[in-house]
Amino acid sequence: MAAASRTSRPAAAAAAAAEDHMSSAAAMVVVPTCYDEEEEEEEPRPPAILEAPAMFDPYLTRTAPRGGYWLPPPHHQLSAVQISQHASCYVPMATDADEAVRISPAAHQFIKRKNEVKKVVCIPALPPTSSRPGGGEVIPSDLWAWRKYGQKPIKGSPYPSFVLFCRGYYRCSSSKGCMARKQVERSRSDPNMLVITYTAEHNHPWPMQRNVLAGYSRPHTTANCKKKNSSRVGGLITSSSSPSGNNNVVNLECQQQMTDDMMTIGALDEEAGVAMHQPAAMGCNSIQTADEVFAELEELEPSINAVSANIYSRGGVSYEWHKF
DNA sequence: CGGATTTGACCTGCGC
DNA sequence: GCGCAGGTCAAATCCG
Repeated sequence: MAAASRTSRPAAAAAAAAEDHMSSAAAMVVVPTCYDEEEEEEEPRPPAILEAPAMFDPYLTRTAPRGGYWLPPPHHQLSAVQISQHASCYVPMATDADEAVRISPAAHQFIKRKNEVKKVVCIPALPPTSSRPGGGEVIPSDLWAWRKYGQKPIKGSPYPSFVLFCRGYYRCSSSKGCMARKQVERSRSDPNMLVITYTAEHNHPWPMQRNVLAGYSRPHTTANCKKKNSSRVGGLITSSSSPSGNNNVVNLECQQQMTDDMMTIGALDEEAGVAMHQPAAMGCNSIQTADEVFAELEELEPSINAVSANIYSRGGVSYEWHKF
C-alpha cells in the first residue's frame, strides 16, 4: 500500500508481518494494549490476563483494562476475537504475548486522518455447516441493525478484485442519526480472518425486538444469490482482471455475506459454536462448504486456494493456520 | 412502498 | 499542488 510504503514508522513497517500471525489468535479473546504516539518506541506491555465476564460480547463496547487480555469462557473459544479500544492500539497476540499485532498500515492511515475512538474486532470467518439445520433461533449478541453503504477493494490485498478482499462499510440503521459505523474486511494474510472496525458510538438504546434487525435480517436467499448471479454479476467484480460471470464468484460472494451476517448477529453468542453453523437460518441454503468454494476457486485463482486451503476443516469446526 | 444492497462517482486526507 | 487511496454519497435496482 502506498500509505505504508510512504511511512518509515516502525509501526507501519511491522504491520504486515504482524498480521501474518493473527491467525494464531484463533482461540482467544484479546483486548490490546493501547498504543499512543508517544509510546511508539516502547516495547509492548506484558498483558494482564483477566477473566472475561460471563456475558462478554465483543460486538459491544466492553474492553479490558489497558494491556489486558480477556480469556473467554470455553464455549467462546471457537471464535477468536481481538478487540482494540482505539484503532491506534497495537493488538497483542493472544498466543504470543511477546509479539504484538500491529494494525494494518491502512488502518494506521485512517487513524491519522480521524482521531476517532474505534474498536477493532478480529474473528475467524467460519463457514456455516448443517450441524444444526433449521435449529432454534439464536439471539444475536449484536442487536444493532447495520446497513451497508459502500464497499471498496483493499489496496495491497493479494486479490483486490475479489469481493473476499473488499472492505465493506456499514452504518447503523437502528436509529436515524446514529453515527455508529463499522468496517468489515478480511485480513490480508489470512482470508478467513475478518477484521471489524467499529467507529463512533450508538446514540440510542438497543433495539429490543428482533424484527428491527432489518439490516441483518434481510435473508440472503437462493433467490438473492441468483439475483447476484443473473443481474449483478458484473458488480461482484471490481476489477477487469477478475473472471467475471463465473458462478464460483457468486458462491464466494454469497458465503462472505453469510459470514458478515454471522458477525452481525454475534458469532460470539453463548451458542457461538452452534450459531456459526446454520446455513438455513442464514439463508442462501445452497451455499457450498468452504472447501468446495475454494476448490472451485482454485480453477480461477490457484494462488487463492493455496492461501485458503488451510483455513477450514470439514464442518468448519477445527482450524489449522498457516502463513504464506 | 419501504428498506435493503450494489456500485460508480465524488470528497477528503495525507505524503511527496 | 498533485496524485493516491480511503471513505462516503446517491442513483439504480431488488425484494417482501
